[in-house]
Amino acid sequence: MDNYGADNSNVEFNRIINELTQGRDLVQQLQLHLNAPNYNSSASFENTREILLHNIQSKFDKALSILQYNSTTGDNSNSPLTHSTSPAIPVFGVSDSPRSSPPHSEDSDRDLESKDPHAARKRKSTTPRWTKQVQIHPGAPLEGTLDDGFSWRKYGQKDILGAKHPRGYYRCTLRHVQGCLATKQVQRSDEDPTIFEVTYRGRHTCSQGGGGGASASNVHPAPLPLVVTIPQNQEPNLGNHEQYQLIPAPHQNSPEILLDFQKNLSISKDDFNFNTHHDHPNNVPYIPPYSNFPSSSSSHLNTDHQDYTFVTNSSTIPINNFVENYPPSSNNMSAGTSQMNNADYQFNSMGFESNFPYNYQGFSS
DNA sequence: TTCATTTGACCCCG
DNA sequence: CGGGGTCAAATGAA
Repeated sequence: MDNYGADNSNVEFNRIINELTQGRDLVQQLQLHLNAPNYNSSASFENTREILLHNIQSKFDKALSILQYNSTTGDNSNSPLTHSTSPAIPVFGVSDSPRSSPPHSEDSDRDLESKDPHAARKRKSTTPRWTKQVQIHPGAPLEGTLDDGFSWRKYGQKDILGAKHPRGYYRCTLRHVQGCLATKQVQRSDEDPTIFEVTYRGRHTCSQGGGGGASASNVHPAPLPLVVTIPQNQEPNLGNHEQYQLIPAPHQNSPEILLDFQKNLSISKDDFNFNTHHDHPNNVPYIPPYSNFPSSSSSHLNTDHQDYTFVTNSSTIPINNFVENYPPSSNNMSAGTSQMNNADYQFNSMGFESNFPYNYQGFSS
């Protein structure tokens, strides 16, 4: 991705228009839906609304992201968003960093084109992050427990003070190919070794995450946390590659919301704790993993930890990596394509492609 | 040969 | 100064 700048301004502009137009249409659809005479609060209706809402959010997210990206690439310094921090749809890595003078200011990306290898080794992240807790279950293939639909490459592991277990550092395997800046950290819980705390940072801008809005419509902008219930008093034994299994949790939703959520992943709305305590007007339910961002405008800059609960109604999802030297699965060998061996999170219909690169800066190398 | 993981070193920041 | 995050050389696996 080079010179993703001025030459693309028209293209970007058109994309923005397109996204906004689609968003408007979706709003109309939603309005119709809400005004429908047979409107009721059945699950399917709710799901439809959620889908619509999510799509709307996605459209705006995309548009905003394009604008943000342009503004951060110098192409568009007077972009309307340059000085605007959209309250409801914050964007990663934009104008938040105290050290944001260089073009690349996200945390994990040590600007890939940095000339001085010793110059800026590490940047303290101001990229928003969100944490999920993933519970594993002994009995099912280990590979499957923590997979979130993205391919990750481990780039470090560290013992953390006060933690029994080391923390694993992962970044998107497409980082160098597509400039995807998403990273995550995985750490096993001290109290409950079956729980893994996964902290995500940045958003996938790669094709896995629907980056560039080009083609991929197959994944979420944010990884899918899996919170599974497990029988108690079963001692996991990750070190021995014991098998783990995702326990189906009860989910009350119709499959409609999951139209594209192929392969058995469902969203438990209740678990999502849909509520209106955030800034969303009109009681818009917030769906963090899709809309990617905890919407609390209060503290979205650093450690806005939220636990997103997904449930799965079926089994094995290939895992990529784990902490503590858990054996990697063999699923994602190449950093190129087709790591999505699991098709677990596919958004295909209804234009579910909310995954515009929110961290678009990475494309500039 | 290519790519992922491991691991010690480096660096930033509180 | 030390903890945490990242790099990158070495190593391993396919």
